[in-house]
Order: sequence, then structure tokens, then C-alpha cells
Amino acid sequence: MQFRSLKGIQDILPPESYVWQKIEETSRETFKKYGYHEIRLPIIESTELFTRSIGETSDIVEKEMYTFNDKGDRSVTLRPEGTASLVRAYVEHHLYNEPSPQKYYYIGPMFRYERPQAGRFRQFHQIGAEVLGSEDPSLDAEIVSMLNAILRRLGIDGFDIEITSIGCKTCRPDFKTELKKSLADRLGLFCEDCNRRFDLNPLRTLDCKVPSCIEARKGSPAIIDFLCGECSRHMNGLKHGLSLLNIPFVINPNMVRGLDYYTRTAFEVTQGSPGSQKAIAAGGRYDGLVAEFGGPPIPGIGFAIGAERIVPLIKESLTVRESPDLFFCTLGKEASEKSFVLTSQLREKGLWVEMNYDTSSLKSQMRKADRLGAKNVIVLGEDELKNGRATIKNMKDKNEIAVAFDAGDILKAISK
RNA sequence: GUGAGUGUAGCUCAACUGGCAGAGCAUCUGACUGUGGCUCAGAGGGUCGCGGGUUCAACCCCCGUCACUCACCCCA
Repeated sequence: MQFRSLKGIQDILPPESYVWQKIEETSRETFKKYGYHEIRLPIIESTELFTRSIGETSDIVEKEMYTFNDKGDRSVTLRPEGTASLVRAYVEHHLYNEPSPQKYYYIGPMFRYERPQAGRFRQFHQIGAEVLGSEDPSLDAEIVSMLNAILRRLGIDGFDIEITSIGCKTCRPDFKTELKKSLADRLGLFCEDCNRRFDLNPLRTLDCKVPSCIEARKGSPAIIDFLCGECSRHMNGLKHGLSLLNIPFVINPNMVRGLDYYTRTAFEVTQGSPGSQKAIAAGGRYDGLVAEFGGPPIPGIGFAIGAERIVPLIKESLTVRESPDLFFCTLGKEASEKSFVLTSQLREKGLWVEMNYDTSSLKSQMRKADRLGAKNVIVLGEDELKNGRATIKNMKDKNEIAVAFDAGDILKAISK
């Protein structure tokens, strides 16, 4: 019986795993400078946590969740995103009693039951950051700037930071009716999907990629023109903040969020040709979510980077693997045991040491050492055992030095 | 959920559109009784995704099925 990983769920093998380590390290270092602390959240939660926050009619909830009943007949779900869990933990542990704002980050797998595609998987990984406890737009600017910093430090460029505001409880409904009024008389020009969207969620017609729809919606009202005073001031505050920090951005008034809890600021980092999966990170403000989860009316903002979407963009994708400092070639059982012990001692001293395990010709052992890229090789055979000295060969310059069977001597010899 | 494409060695791909399943790379061995890379020689490795059908004969044609890939919807 041959097993395969499940559809859309993949192994991350070396050397690519080193690219992942680099992404995680760079993110952690950057988060630290901005005062974000790691929070480790469960990957499984009660189903209702997601249906309530993400929205009953969102695509994620309607068709993309890994939901099942546990043995206690409770409906549970593998998390499709991180914000809901974070806010749950924030409220559950009364973290609003800590000084505001509270800044958190998380790194981990998310699950969505979708048809896999380039840059889209059923298990994928997000690097997310969330701030709770302030609605100051300078925080919006700061978090966008932090996202920018992480991507830059990873050597990624050629991306756009798109921002917009999607309004709040007061102004969004007004805009929705205005938009419907504007679209109503030319519905025939739009595609089938847009006609469906017109009833369900008219805002989505603004995001349609069908060329005829792009043409047809020209001149439609844009949400940023309908923002209430508060939202408008907030949006300007964000733009001002980004300008102060010299973060280039573009305003995309057609941006739409797939999750219901977003308010005001929404942003997206896009890269590459227009089409699918150009978003490598996305985020926004969710000022009503904490209260929705039974906490005080505390605002929040966050983003998530799609790890799978930046891996291919990282220039160091072809990271050269590090190589062992020393490889022991052995001939005979006694030599093998001797190097077994020396190998262990040298590792204690901090070296990366490999040895030959199976009996094979010296030639093939040398070949193996070479394939591993070993910097030095020690040959231990009958002659060496007789003399009590072995030779270390530097694989690069081919020099050989005689050493005693002593971890200290060997260490000294190869650190020259 | 919808549509299209592709499944042959560990990897990348051939096989005259029906006639004995191949190459390159990789692996292992040898040339060189105990010294790697280069070169040369050889070896191992296949239920041609799976099941059925047509045929004297199927990797090739037909039907079904599964998997993978890409795209749509949507999203990180």
C-alpha cells in the first residue's frame, strides 16, 4: 500500500525547508523590533467561532471549512484563518486589562477545503500580526510599514501595497444602496456572476475580473467617496502616516474583503501579473470583532502573509545547504568504533561531523564525503591504528595533516 | 462546485500516431588491493496511474476511474 499526502497538502522538504526557516526568522526578528509578541493558538476551534466572525454567507464558511463532529458530538473546525482565534484568546484571557495596544504575531498552518492551484493549498501557512486596543491611524500605517519591512528584508521587491477604506457600520450601508441604484439600470452588461453578486453582495461586483464588467462598472460610485467623516479622517491619517514613512502605496477603491468582520482600513500586497493569487499578504481593521466576541468595544487591526506565496519570490530560494566540517572514512570494525567515539566528542565541541556507517570501499566513502561537501576528511584504517595517528585531508586544497586520535587535536587541525 | 490539460525508471522526457519499453541526469560498481570532483566502462531500477474494451498484437485506439497540474468561483 502506497500512501500519498492528502490533496492540496504538501510536505516541505529540505533544502526548501531552509527557505521557510529564513522566512520565519526574518519575521520574528522584525516583529520583535516592532514590539510584537508571539502567541500560539490552537489549530482547531469550535465551528461557531468562525461562522460568527467570518460571516455565514462568506465563501470560506459556506464551502471551504474543514468541519466535523468530534467524539462528544461538538462541531469543530480546522482554522481557516487566525484572527478569530486571536480575538477569542484576547477576550477569553481578559488581555484588554494589559496596557493597550497589545501586539501579537503567530505563524502556523491554516486549512481551507478548496481545489488546489498554483499558490493555493488546502493546508497553507500564514504569518500573521494583530494589534488590539487602538484605532489611531498611525497604527494602521505602522503595521503596513512593518509588513513592508518583512518583505523587503526577505529580498522581495516589485510588489504593490494597495490600500483602501471599506467604511464602517454607518457609511457602508449607505454606499451599498447607492451602488445598487447605480448598477441597477445596466445589469445586462455584467456577467452572470456579477448579477448573482448584485443581490448577495453588490460590493463584489467591483472586484470582478471579467473585462466587460470592468468596462461596464466604469463611473460607478466608489466607497472612498462615500465615507463618513470619521472614516474619511481615518483614511487620510493612514495615507499621511505612510507618506511620513516613505512607504509607497496605491489606492485601490475596488478592493473587497472576503471576511465580514473588516471595517475601515483594508490593504493588500500584490505582486506579479494581474490574475489569480497575486495577493501575497492582506489585512485590515476589525473594530467591531472584540465586542462581537463578548469583550469590550476594542478596535483591532492585523494582516497575514501567505507563506506559500512568498517562498517562490525569495531569491535565496536556491540556498546552498551548509556542509559538514568533517567526515570520517573508516576501514574495519576497530576503526569504525574509534571514529564513532571521536565523532561524538567532536560534535560536543560544536562541529558538524559525519561518519561512514556501512562498510564500503574507501573510494565510495570519499565519494560520499565529497557529495556531502565535507570540508575535511579523516581516513582511519589499519595503518593509522598501528601508528596511532591519522591524516586529515582538506578537501579543497588537498593538504593532509597528521593528527593523533584526539578530539582536541583534530579540532585544532581543522580550525586552522 | 465548474472547465481544460497531463499521467512511461528516483528526476526530466522519448518511443514512426498499433509490432520486443528507451535516453539523459541521479544511484551503485569497476578501470585505480587505502583517497573525492574529471573521463571511460558496466549494473541495478518499470504491474507504461488503475480497471475494462477493441485487436493476431495496445504505452499508443475506445470507455470508465483515480491522481496530479492549470484556470474559474473565491482567497493568503
